[in-house]
Amino acid sequence: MAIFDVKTTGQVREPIARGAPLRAPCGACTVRHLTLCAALEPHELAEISAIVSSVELARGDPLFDEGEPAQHLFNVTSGAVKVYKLLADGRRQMTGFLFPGDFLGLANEETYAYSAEAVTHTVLCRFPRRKLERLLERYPKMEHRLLGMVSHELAVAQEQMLLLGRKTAREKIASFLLMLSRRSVQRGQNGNPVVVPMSRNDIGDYLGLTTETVSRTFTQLKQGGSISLLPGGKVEMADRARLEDIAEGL
Amino acid sequence: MAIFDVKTTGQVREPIARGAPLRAPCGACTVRHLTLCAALEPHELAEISAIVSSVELARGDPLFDEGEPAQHLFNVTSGAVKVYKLLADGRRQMTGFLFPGDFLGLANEETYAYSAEAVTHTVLCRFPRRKLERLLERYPKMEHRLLGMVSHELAVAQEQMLLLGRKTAREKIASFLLMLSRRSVQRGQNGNPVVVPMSRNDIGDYLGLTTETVSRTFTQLKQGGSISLLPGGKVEMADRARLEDIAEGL
DNA sequence: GTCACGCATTGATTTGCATCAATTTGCGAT
DNA sequence: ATCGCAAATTGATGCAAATCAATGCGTGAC
Repeated sequence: MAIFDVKTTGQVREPIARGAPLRAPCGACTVRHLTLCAALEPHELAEISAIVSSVELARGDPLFDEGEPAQHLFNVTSGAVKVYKLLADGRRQMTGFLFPGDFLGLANEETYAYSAEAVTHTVLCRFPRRKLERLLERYPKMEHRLLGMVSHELAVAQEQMLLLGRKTAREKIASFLLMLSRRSVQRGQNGNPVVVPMSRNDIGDYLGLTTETVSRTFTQLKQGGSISLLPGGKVEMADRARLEDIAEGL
Repeated sequence: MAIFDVKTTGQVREPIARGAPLRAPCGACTVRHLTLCAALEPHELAEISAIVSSVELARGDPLFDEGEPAQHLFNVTSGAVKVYKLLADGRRQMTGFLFPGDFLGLANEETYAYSAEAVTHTVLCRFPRRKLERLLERYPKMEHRLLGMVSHELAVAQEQMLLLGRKTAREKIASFLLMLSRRSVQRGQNGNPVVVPMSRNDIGDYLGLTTETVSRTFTQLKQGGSISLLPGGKVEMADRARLEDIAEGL
C-alpha cells in the first residue's frame, strides 16, 4: 500500500489534475525524448492528465518499499530519487539514482522489485498502474515508447554490472561522476561543475564500495588534479579527458 | 556485420524456413510463457515464420560483438549462450547466460551493446531486426509481450547488481547455482542435479570473481555438505535449503 | 552565537580476493 | 590404452578495499 504509507508521512498532495485536464501531466514530461508523455496527441494527453496526480517528498522520505503491491508508476518532476535493494542483514545495493524525466515503479510482477526514497526534496507525477495499463492498450505508440525506455534502462543496468564486477574504486568513481554530468546535461543543466546531491554512503552503496573508500577516492582524484571539490556538494571536473580515461581503465 | 562474420566461421546454416512457413519458427518459441512467439494467432505465426532463419554455432563461436550494427534478434533454441562486455585491458563482465527460450540482440541503439558467444553447441532462431520491428508495429500484442520480457530482464539485472555489489563469494556461488537450477526447471528439465555447462572462468566473469575463487568456493560448499560435484559438469544440490540461506546472506 | 548532530575525512589495521606459479584432472583424438 | 592439451585445482604471496577508530567540519536548531 505504497500510497497510504506515503500519506501517513503527510507528503502526498491531492491530485493536481482532478477534473481539470492540464496541457501536460507534469512539467517533466516534455524534458526528454525518452519520456512517456513527450510528443503525445492532444486527446492522449487529456486522458493521461485525467488519471495523474502529484506527490511531494522531503529528503529521506520513502516512496515505496520492495515487496509492496505495485499500484503506481512515478515520473520524477524535480529533485532526485534513489532506488535500492536490501539483503536480510541490511547490506544495500543502490540500483539507480533518478532525476527529472525518469520513470520508476514499472513492475512485471504485482509487487515492487525495489525500494525508493527521496534523496532531496522531490516532486513526482503519479500514475495509477491499472489505469495507465488500460491506456497503453489503446495507444500502442505509448507502449512502444515505454519499451524504448525500458530497453535503455536495461543497457544502463548492464553497463553498471561491468562497473560493479570489474572496475576498481578509482574507475568506479570516475565513471559515476561522468554519468552524473552526462545526465545533468541531458536535463539541460550545467554538466560541470556537477551537483552531487547524495551522501558518500549512498554513492558507496551504488558503486559497491564503503563510505571511506568513496571519500578517499574523491580525495585521491582531487590530489591528482582530475577534480576539485566545491562547497554545496558540487564537483568540478578539472580534467574531464583524464576522468574519461580513468573510467575506461586506461 | 554479425551475420557475415559468423558465416566466415562456417557456422551459419541457410534459412530453414525460406518460402515454407513453419508451424512455429523454432522449437523453443512455445517453451516459456515469456517467449515472443508463444500463443500467437496462426496468421501472425505465418508472418514470423516467413522472416525467420536458423543459426548453428559450435562451442566458443562468436555470435556478434559489441559495437557491431544490430541487424538481428536471436532466440535460443538449444544450447547455451554467454553475453558479455569488455574493458580496454581485457577485463570481462558476463551480463548473462542464455538458454533455450531466451532472447538476445534487442538493441535500443543501432549497434549491439554487448558481445555474444556460444557456450556449448547451440542452435538459434534469427529474426531480421527491421522486419521484426515492422511486424511489431502491426501486432501490438507482440510488442506488449516483448515489453514484459524486457521488464523481466531488467528485474534480473537489478538482482544481479545486488549480487555483484554486495554479496560475498560464497553467497554469489550459491545464488548462481540456485538461479541455474530454477531456469533449468522453467525449461522443463531436471533442476537437481543441475548442469553447469560453462567454465569456472566464465562463472567468475559472471559473478565478479576469479577462476580460483570460484573453484575454491565450490570445494568449500562441497566440504560443507551443501553440494556435490558430479562428472559431466553436473552439480548436485544436496542441501538446497542451506544453499538458499547462504544465497540470502543468512 | 553556540550547541549538537550527521556526515566527511583521515589514519591504522585486517582481510578477502586477485595474482602468480605449479600440479593434477578430465577428455577427445589417435 | 596413451598421448596431449585444455581446464580445474591447489598453494604462496601481494594488494586493494573493508573494517575499526578517531577527529574535523558544516549546517540547522534553539
